[in-house]
Amino acid sequence: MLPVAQDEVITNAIVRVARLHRMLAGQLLRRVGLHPGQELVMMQLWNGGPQRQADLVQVLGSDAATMTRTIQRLEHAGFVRRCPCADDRRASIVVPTPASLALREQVERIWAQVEEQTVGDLTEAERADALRVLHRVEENLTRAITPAEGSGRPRTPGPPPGCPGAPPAGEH
Amino acid sequence: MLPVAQDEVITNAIVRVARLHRMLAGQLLRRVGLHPGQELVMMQLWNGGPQRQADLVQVLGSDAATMTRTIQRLEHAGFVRRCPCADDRRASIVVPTPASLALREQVERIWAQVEEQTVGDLTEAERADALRVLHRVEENLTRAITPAEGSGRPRTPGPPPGCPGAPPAGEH
DNA sequence: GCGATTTACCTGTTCGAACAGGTATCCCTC
DNA sequence: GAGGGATACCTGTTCGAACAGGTAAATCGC
Repeated sequence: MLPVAQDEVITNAIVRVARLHRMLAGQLLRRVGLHPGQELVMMQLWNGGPQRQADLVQVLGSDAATMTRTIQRLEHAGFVRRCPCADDRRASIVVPTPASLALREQVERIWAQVEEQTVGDLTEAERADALRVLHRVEENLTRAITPAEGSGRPRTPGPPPGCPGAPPAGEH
Repeated sequence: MLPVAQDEVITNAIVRVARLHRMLAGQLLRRVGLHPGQELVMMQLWNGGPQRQADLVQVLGSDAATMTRTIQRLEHAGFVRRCPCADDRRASIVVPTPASLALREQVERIWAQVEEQTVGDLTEAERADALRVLHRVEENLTRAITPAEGSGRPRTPGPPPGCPGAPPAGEH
């Protein structure tokens, strides 16, 4: 009869929801030939235009090594192109190809679908509640991962991923 | 001025929270020599006792191939032992080693710590809210992934992961 | 201008996630 | 008891995530 919900802890719920969510997105993305994670890169490119790999790493909170290979695969798949940066010969600019524009529409539809399935039958109030709670948890976790402001090398500095979802995606 | 929160969608929040959560757990688990995912197997073994790989696959909602290699690595690390099943010569029973008992304490402390950091400054009511919302989303996602009850081969049938967290872990 | 440091990218490696395919074993039916 | 199918496990593969290390280039200090 503790005031605590007897079933479980938030940690478990997060793990399960994350799994299901990733699974759902992965299923849908596979149909258009993308692996989970690649769509985030493409959406960043579509929204932000051509940019350096280092920028993508920072915005997406990813790893330089992971980004290198992800870009290589997207390049091989024909969705991006790389051209040397004029200002900085170390850098290469990643450019979404015209061929990727067909993908964009599909990916945006998939993300809308994932959101719809996730929200499901939640009322507007419940949905706002969910967002509020998730943000609180996100803040908590961000603080936990950056314990002493530089002692733990958080890898994902302040702005966690960037994520797609393109707000209401009013422009298309 | 729509009634919708203008910042974003639930999908994005879930992705970020999941990342941070996994990152936090991964950081802590690395200190005791475990990779994310291995702790779930160990906790299932500690709680449920020796069991077959197939049982672990079902309870954890994992993959038989992934489980094979995870068990191999845990065996190599000295945390589990495998002995042939007497009843079924196809099966092998996975047994947590006595050496793994020292790990158990550490892993349970880590999970408690993750939960504490995740909950953070949420009040009890907010925490209950979070759980309720996460369960709703989980239900939505489960329904989305199992669209026609057998057409999509959901891979994770009904009971998603099992997750550790050992309620209050009253016995130790 | 020269050397040290930082930055940008690449490669190698380990590990989980997921899929395909293979083998041994069990079980049910004929 | 001899198929046929299901089950349990293993292996090979691709991919993202993360870490370590390595090269080239830009930048800063002198």
